[in-house]
Amino acid sequence: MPIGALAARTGLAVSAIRYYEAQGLIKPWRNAGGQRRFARADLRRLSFIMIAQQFGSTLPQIRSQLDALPGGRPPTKADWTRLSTGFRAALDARIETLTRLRDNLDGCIGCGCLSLESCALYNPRDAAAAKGQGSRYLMGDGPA
Amino acid sequence: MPIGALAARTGLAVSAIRYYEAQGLIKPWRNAGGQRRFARADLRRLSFIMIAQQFGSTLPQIRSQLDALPGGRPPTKADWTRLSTGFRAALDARIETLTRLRDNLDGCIGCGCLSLESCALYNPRDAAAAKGQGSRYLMGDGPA
DNA sequence: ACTTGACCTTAAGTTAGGTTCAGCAATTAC
DNA sequence: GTAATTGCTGAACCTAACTTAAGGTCAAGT
Repeated sequence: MPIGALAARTGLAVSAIRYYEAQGLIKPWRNAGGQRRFARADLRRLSFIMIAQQFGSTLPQIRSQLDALPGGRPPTKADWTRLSTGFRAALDARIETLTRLRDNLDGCIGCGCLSLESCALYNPRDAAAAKGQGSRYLMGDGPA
Repeated sequence: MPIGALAARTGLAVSAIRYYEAQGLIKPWRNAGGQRRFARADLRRLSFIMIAQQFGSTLPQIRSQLDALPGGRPPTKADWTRLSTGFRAALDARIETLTRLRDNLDGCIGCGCLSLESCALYNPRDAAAAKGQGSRYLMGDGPA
């Protein structure tokens, strides 16, 4: 399958597919004239890339996921299912984070007394807390 | 409040705050010497920016949200609550999308017969469908 | 055989969201 | 009053994920 057909079937731009190859996400072979030829399984690979990206993964992350697929033979359904399992765990975590964010939103935004420690809305890995500094008041001006 | 203090309290880099000003997200006044001075309410503004970014909003989107805040007076709790309501709606939509994605993941990844129309996993605005082309098979090689 | 459209490579450009640097002015601390 | 800190501007640089351009090749139809 030439690159144009793959592009048409996935909706990706030809340039994007070539870019993915450059990043090691996909490995077409070349015909006698040097043109890329893709396997049918690459459709699935690209779909996985698009879905994972939609979810927020970076290309290097996706690459390392795809590296778990077998090299020599076309991936089986079981291979893809294995891949999807890790993906699903990440999804679950993401959903939980967003749900917590949502549940705390109303109480948090309107409130003038939120400290970094107690604020469920914004607590990015707690860099400041680790520095041993005093509380920072993110959503307001400090405790009333 | 000078920019360094704001940076220390929010955890943002000074350069980032200046960048946000350049993007119109925050509007400090200047003192006699030309240095930026920020209102206490700007802490909250920046927090909102950080949270919205974490959620995936772009700066222009955040800007248009923040434009809903009053210009002349410091925003009240009611102003922030109004803002948070729209934000929450977007969050709800996002959570729903991700949940649907998760619920369809297992069946979808392993399956070889998914068409663009029926695939809940990947359906990006249906650009191809609008073109009247035949179905594209995203996760597989077409119907068995 | 010839033309047209699909493909090739390499390099540079693009957008988002910043950071870094140079050189200079203002503030703060003592 | 002077030194250290903090702040200023503008331009250059950075990464991710691509796209566009330029110049040339391959393949398919007639």
